[in-house]
Amino acid sequence: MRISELAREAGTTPRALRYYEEQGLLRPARLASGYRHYDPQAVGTVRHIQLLLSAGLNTSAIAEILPCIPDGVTVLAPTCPELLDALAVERARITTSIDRLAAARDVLDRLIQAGPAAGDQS
DNA sequence: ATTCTTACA
DNA sequence: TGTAAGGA
Repeated sequence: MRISELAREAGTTPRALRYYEEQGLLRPARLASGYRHYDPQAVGTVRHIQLLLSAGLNTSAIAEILPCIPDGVTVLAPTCPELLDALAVERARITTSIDRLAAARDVLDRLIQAGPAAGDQS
């Protein structure tokens, strides 16, 4: 598929996809026309990239992790042992981030006069 | 119509 | 990241 189709299916923009490529996150093939060509598995890859980016990982960290994620798998099973250390660091940072968000939510809860900070998924 | 690269009021 | 320019 070409860039616009991948963008649509993965919920992003061609601009972002070119940026990911520039950062070494994607290696699309090139058509004779010069247009980028992505295989269907790229949809899953892009979703992983977005998930990781939203979690605060930088592109270089994602570039290391990505090749450790098997095709089309939703749940990550095997990880590259050499990266466990770096992954633990990212995990800790995410935990810190979650705590920060929870603190912000508490402030809002008190402002909204809402009670339990635990039962609000609706 | 689409995509490509480069660049920035 | 958006967007414009200038080509293919």
